[in-house]
Amino acid sequence: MKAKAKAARRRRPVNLEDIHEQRASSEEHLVKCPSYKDKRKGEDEELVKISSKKRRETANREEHSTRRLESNERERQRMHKLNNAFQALREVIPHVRAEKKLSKIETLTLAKNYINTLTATILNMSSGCATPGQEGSPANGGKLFQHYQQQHSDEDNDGHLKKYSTQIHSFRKGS
DNA sequence: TAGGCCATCTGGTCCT
DNA sequence: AGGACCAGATGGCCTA
Repeated sequence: MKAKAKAARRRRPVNLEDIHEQRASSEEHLVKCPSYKDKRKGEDEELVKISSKKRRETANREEHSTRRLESNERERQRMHKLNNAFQALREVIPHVRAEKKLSKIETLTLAKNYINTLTATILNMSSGCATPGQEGSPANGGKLFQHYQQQHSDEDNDGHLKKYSTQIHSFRKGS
């Protein structure tokens, strides 16, 4: 199924424009239907009788509702930004299933292990190739390596690569 | 049909 | 005070 069609079927968010549209169409209806307008006139006279407290409550409700809609809109934008970031992450992680989108949890898990794999590779290279006095010398590489070892004392370097490739394949299997 | 994934709404809390 | 962030609830879509 096309993503666009799928997205169109999702719940349509309610926003301020919808509310304004509803209110506008309601006013339009009053203009188009005079008899209904007369009826409303009677109701309006009744409304004058209600206490100022009730009117304030109504105003507060409307204000609250407006603020809620504004917050909802901001929350949607925030989630869209988050999803864009997920998409950007998906695009830089090498994985097997190009035809099916990685889920969020898969993306995070693969990313974590991909980073571990790259880190381990860099550390291997820097400790094996650098010569004393050069940038990235064993002195620097050694500190990096110690720091890395402290954080990953329970796993070896090959372990990361195995874990990463196993996960790629298990995700493919799971699909 | 159940379970997974996702988008949205909502109220609470934190931060500026 | 108002916006950002978070987590729980809800409901829609998809797949096995």
